[in-house]
Amino acid sequence: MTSYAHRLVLWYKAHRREMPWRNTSNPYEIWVSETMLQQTRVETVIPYYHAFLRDFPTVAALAAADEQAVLKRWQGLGYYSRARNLHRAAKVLMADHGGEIPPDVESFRKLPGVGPYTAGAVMSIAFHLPVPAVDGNVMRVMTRWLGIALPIETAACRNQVTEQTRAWLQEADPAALTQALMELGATVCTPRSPRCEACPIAEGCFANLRNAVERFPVRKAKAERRRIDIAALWLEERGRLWLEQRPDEGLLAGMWQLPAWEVHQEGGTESELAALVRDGLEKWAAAGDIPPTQLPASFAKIDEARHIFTHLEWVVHVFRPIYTAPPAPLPEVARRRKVNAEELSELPLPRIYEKLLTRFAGP
DNA sequence: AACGCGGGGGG
DNA sequence: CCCCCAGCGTT
Repeated sequence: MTSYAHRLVLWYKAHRREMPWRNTSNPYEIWVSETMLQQTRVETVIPYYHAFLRDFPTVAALAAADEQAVLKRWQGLGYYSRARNLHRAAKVLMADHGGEIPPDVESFRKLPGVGPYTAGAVMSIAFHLPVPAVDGNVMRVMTRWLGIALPIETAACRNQVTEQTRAWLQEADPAALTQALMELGATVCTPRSPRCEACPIAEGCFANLRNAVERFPVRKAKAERRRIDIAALWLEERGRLWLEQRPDEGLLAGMWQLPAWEVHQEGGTESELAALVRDGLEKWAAAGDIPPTQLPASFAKIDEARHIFTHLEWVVHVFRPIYTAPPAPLPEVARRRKVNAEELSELPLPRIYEKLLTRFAGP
């Protein structure tokens, strides 16, 4: 009888969707696609994939690029450490591997940003090596097929799925089988309303045989999200807008935004937020020896935007100073600059500020 | 093991 | 509103 692995591959060859990275055997291009596809939907990735390879067509080109240019190409895609790690990894490949991706899991896995999934995906798809690539799709397919009741977050669950995948990889072309499992998860074995009647391996599926498909995978309870109010300053100086660069570590590292201050305790009334902006501007101006008496006495709230992250929610309140006399120019110091619309277009911005700033650069 | 890290589509 | 997506690194 035909093995499950073989059935999956036959099904894949008949039902696979066209994707740009499925028309190449170039390991670099496959690696870029797999990195972009981490926690990101296929449709979202496609335009970024083309633009990125146009600007950075080889490992050498990426390694030679400026990090801000790489980040700019990633703008809007999220999880920006992926871009920074990809860039760093390209430099390592130039230094240690002649600019080539090594066809060897242990070596490739050492690169920054290359975890178990990406290593398995590139090794199996680009080099046809039997290395499991277990992503969210494979976890869902396999927990259903095996009937794993362990929470999907646990190492024990992941290990079971990985070993089952490893076994199937011995029976078929790893490049086809890896993509078959993910394609099945994306188009048939979906989180909700799976189409089991179209599944090539439904015959052996624990969950399907018991009509319990939607009870898998099992999940632990999630933590709740906290809200953070942020006061941001809209400060123009002779047609240029003041921006600041975020720290090199942490959330949205290295990206640019309006000067902003987080509300630390409970609160967030308009007057409290305005006070935060005033204190912030005062400290900023002190770097240029501008006395508080020359700063605006009050601020007007001109805009507001929300953004949801996995673990928190930002509410950004934008304030513009109300001047009664022409202001003293602020000093240019490190990580702060004033930009015109053209300069702004070159800087990487978090989504929420990109939205807020369309009123400066034009829609 | 838990958490931080973006952003968007779809039920 | 919720979940979840071709995950990784740090603690």
